[in-house]
Amino acid sequence: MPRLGLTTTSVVRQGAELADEIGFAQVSVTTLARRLGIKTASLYAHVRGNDDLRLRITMLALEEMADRADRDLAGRAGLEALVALGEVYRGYAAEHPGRYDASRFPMDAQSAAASAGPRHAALSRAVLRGYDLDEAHQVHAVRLLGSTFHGFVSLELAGGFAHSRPPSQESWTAILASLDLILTNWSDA
Amino acid sequence: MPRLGLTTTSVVRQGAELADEIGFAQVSVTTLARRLGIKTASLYAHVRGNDDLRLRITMLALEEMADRADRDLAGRAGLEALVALGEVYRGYAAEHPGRYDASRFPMDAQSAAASAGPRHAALSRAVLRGYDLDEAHQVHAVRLLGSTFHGFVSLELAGGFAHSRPPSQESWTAILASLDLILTNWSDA
DNA sequence: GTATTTGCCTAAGGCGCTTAGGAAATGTCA
DNA sequence: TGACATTTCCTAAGCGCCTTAGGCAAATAC
Repeated sequence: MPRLGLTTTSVVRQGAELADEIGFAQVSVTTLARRLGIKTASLYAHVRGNDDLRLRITMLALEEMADRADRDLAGRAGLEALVALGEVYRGYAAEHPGRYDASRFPMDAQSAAASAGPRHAALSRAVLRGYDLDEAHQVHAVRLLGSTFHGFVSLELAGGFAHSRPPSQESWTAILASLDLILTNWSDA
Repeated sequence: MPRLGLTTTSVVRQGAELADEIGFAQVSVTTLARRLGIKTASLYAHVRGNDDLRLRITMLALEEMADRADRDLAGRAGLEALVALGEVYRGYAAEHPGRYDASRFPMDAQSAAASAGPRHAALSRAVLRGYDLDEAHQVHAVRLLGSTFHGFVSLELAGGFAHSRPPSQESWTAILASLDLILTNWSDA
């Protein structure tokens, strides 16, 4: 038998690709083994099992999105930064729907803390530095951004806007403008 | 053997209760049969199988939320209606987390059209009648409401705000005020 | 009170997840 | 280079879940 030379890292990456193709919900040790051309049991040398595989894909997706955001937010502020951050999530979901779904998968507290989750919170706070919010309001604004971004992207990915006009891009632009308006005038609300 | 007198309706309702207790993801013909004290195969007299059971729970949840919204929106307009609609989703998710998860479950187009999904879109439009939006902007506002409500509730349900201060209620209030601000000044954005 | 329908059963096949243990390819070091 | 250790992938087997087929007995219809 020729060996493929798999490692935990490569197996998880292939799992992520598989998720993008068939959906994160369908990814398992069995479907991944089939794709890799090996027996299911052989995967247990690289991941602890089904849950471990899926958790690692979740972690990978969170890291990748945070990396992208770090890159795309550099040198931007205000509305420009807001648009860039939104585009990171929406663009990542469009390119990697399975991985995006994975990133929304519930984790235990232990894994959540070790994940790139905290980096994402920091990214939102970075965007908000371009607006004039006092400390007390900032948490709420972070939560507003998270809710709106993830809500929109989830709905779009699930096809919620697919069968209605106009195209979702227009709503996305309008929503970003709305968020900018809110953040600029937060104190009045 | 004493009969329980189950019907499709009662089985689905019990499935919904089970979802609230152990999570929608864990609901299956097997777990539901165990809870009902019957054999798994016996459930096939009432539902076509696992997928059918889960789809029916999804439909039930959407109907229940729409019914609640119909009731709670009666006689309200403007900010009051906005708050009431948000409270429907957030309150339903708090009382029935499993059912709320079910309501977010992807459906095929056929089922989606037959579900209470369209009623929910109508509910958002009803709330927007209290604001002065022209037709072209209305779609975007509907999508903004959907995104923000479901985004916030999903994050809250997944425990995203659980380990951070201040309590999510404060953010919720602030976010509703923000939405009201946006809707009131939509034309300026 | 018999006939029909219906609700729940047992039995059995197929498949996915997991563990145990074996064989062959690869890496290490004299 | 050759002996040994490690790693990768395998087969075998157990368990649990999903589903279908067919049987029996309780409820219902006439």
